[in-house]
Amino acid sequence: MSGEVNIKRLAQELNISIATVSKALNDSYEISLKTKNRVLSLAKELNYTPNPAASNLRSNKTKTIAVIIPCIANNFFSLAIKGIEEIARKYGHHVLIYQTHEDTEMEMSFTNSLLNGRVDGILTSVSSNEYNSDYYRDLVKKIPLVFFDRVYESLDAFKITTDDYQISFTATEHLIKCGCLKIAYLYGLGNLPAGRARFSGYKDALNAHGISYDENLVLNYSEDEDVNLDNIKKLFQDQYPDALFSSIEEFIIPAYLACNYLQLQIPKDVKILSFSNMSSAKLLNPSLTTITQPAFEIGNEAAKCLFKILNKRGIDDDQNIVLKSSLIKRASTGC
Amino acid sequence: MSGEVNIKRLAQELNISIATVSKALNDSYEISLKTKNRVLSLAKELNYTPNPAASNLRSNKTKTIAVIIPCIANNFFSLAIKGIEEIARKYGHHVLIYQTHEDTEMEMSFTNSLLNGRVDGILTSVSSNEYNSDYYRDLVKKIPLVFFDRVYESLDAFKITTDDYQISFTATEHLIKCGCLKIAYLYGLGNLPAGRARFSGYKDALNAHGISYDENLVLNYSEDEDVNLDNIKKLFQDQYPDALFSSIEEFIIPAYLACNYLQLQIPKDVKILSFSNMSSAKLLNPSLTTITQPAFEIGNEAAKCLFKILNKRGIDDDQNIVLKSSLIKRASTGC
DNA sequence: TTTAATTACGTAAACGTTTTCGAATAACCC
DNA sequence: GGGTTATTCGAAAACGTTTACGTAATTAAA
Repeated sequence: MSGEVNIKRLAQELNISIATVSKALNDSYEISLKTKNRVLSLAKELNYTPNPAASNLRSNKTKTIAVIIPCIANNFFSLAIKGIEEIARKYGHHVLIYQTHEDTEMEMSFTNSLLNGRVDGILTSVSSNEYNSDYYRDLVKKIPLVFFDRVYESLDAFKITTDDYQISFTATEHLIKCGCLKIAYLYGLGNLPAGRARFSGYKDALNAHGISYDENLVLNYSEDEDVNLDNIKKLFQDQYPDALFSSIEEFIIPAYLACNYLQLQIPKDVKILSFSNMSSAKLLNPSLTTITQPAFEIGNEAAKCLFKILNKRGIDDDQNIVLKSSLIKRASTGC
Repeated sequence: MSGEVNIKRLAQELNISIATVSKALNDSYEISLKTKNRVLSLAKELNYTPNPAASNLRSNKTKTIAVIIPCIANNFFSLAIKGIEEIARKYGHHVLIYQTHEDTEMEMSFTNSLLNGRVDGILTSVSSNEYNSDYYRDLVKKIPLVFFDRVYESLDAFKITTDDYQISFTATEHLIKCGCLKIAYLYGLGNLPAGRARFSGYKDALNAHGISYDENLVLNYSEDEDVNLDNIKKLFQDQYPDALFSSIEEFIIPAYLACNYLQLQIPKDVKILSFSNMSSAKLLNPSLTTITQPAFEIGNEAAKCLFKILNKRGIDDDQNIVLKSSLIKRASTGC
C-alpha cells in the first residue's frame, strides 16, 4: 500500500507518463482538464507532494528565502520577521533564519553558504560592527537581495529603511521643547547609515535651536551590558545631562537602572527618550517616550520587494522605500 | 573563467573523476591525502560548495531542521529560537521557521509540507487552540521530532518541558504568604499540559493553604487584546481579587492598564505575578514578579535532543527533559 | 479533399550529487 | 614468485523531478 509515493507511482497508477503527471501538477496548458483532475485527485488521495530537492535541482527554484539578521531576540527583528513570514506564506515560500550576533565573519559565512542555490533570494539587515560594503557590492550581483533597516547606503541595491534623520530631529526638538539643554546621546549602530542619520538628526536639531553640540555627552554602545550601565552612571556623574536620547533599545534598561541607582527622578531630573519596539514601554516606571519603527511593515515591504524581483516585475521601480517612524510621547519626557 | 563551478569542473581541472572529487570532499578513507589536499585547495580557490539540492536528492539528507512555533514575536519563543540556532550552527544545519499563529490548520499544513524530505527533523511547540494528538501520534512515526514547552503529554515522543506545576505551586504560595486570599488566575494555553499543570499548581497551593478555589476568579485568555483588558476590569469590579496570577505573558499589559484605569495600587491593593520572559519586567511600574522559564536553554536542549536522534545516538535516553523555571520576586508582589 | 494548425500526451535527457562495484596498482606474506 | 590484501581510483547508476522535442489524433482552414 505505502512505499514512497513519487511521481512515478502516480504515473503507474493512472497509466500515463510521468511527464504528463508533472505537467498536470504544474497546471500546464498542454494537459487536458480531465487528466489534470485525475492526477490532482490521486495526488491528494496519496498525500503526494513533490520532492523539493529533485524539483529544485531540475528547475533551479527553491521556494525558499533567507533572512539574515543580527539577533532574533530583539523586538524590532522579531516583528520584522513576522512581517516577512506573512508575505513568504502568501507566495508559498519557506523562510530560513540566520543570526549573525553582529559578527561580520559569521554574516559573510552564512551569506556565502546561500550562494550555491540553497535559496532564491535574501533579506538582510547587516551587522554594525564592520563596514564591508565591498563584499556586498559583489554579492548583489550574484543573488536577489533586499536590505532592510540596516543597509549600506552607497550600494546600488534594494533598500527598505525608515526616516531616521527626520524622526531623530523631531525627537530631539521634543526634548528641547520640554526644556532640556544638556541632552546626552546614547550612540548605537556603529557606522551604519541608520546610526549616522540618527546622530545627525540629533546634532542638527541642537544646532537649529542654538544648542552647541558637546561630544562629552555622547556615549557609545558596548556589547557588555554591565559596561553600558557603568558608562551611563559615569555620564551622569561627570556631565549632569538633563536628558538621555538613546538611538537603540538596548540602552533602555541600563538607563533606567542608572537613574534608580543615582536616585534621579524621571522626568523631573532627567528625561529619557529612546528608539524602541518594546511593547511594555508604556508600562515602564515612568512610561517611556519612544521612537517606534514600523518593524512589521518594514519586514513586509522588504519581502514584497524581494518577490517583485523574483517575479521579474517592477525592477524599474524605485529601489528605495522609506517608511515613517512615529514619536510616541509618554511620561519619561514629562511634557 | 567563471561559469558555474560544480563537481564536474573540479574533476576536469584536476584530471580526476567526479567520484574521486566527491569522495575527497566528503573525506572518504578511499582517497589519498595528497588527492584530498589537491581537491580541497582547488575547491577553496574556486569558492566551490556542493549544490544542496543535488546532494540532498541523492543522499536524503538536507542539513536543515524546521522550527514550528505559535509566534516569533514573543520573548519566550525568540529566546528559544536563539538557543536552537546555536546548536544548529554547531552541527552545520540550516533552520527553517514557521509561525502558526495558534492556528491548528496552519500548523498541520506547515508540518505536512515538511514530510517530503524538505528537512531532517522538526522542533515544535504546538498550538493551544485545539488538542489534536491523533495527528501527532502519526506524525512522530514519519519524521524525527522533538516537542518543546508546549507538548502533548500522552505521546510517546521526545519532550522538553519545564516544572510548570511545581513553580506554579510555589508562586501561588508566595502570593499567599504575602497575604493574598482572593487570588485570581488568568488562564492561558488552553488544554495543553503546560496550561493545565500551571492551573493545577495554583489550585493545589490554594488547597494546601486552606483557601477554597473559586472559579469566578478564573479568567480565560482571548486573542483580542481589548477583550482581555475589559475582562480584567470586569474581574476587578465583580470579584475584588487581591492578586492576579497570570499563566502567560500576554496578560501583563492589560493587567497593568486595568489597575491604572481602576486606580488600584500595585502591590498595595492588588499584587501581580506572571509567567514571563520580558526583559523589562524589572522596570515596570512597579517591577513585576515573574516566573521565568529558561527559554534559551529549552531551545538548546530541544535541538541537542533532535541531533541525538538524527545521529542515531542515545535513543535509549530518557525521552523527557524537565528544566526548572525560576520565581523572581519583585515589587509587584510586595513582600 | 488536402493541408495546416491545434490539442494532448510520451520519450528521453538533464540537473549535480552520492555510492556501489569493479579494476588497477602496489605492498605484503610465505 | 604465486597468491593475498591494501590502497586508490573510475565507470556508471541512481535520486525524483522538469522540460525540450517528437508524435499521433483531432480540428480548422483552404
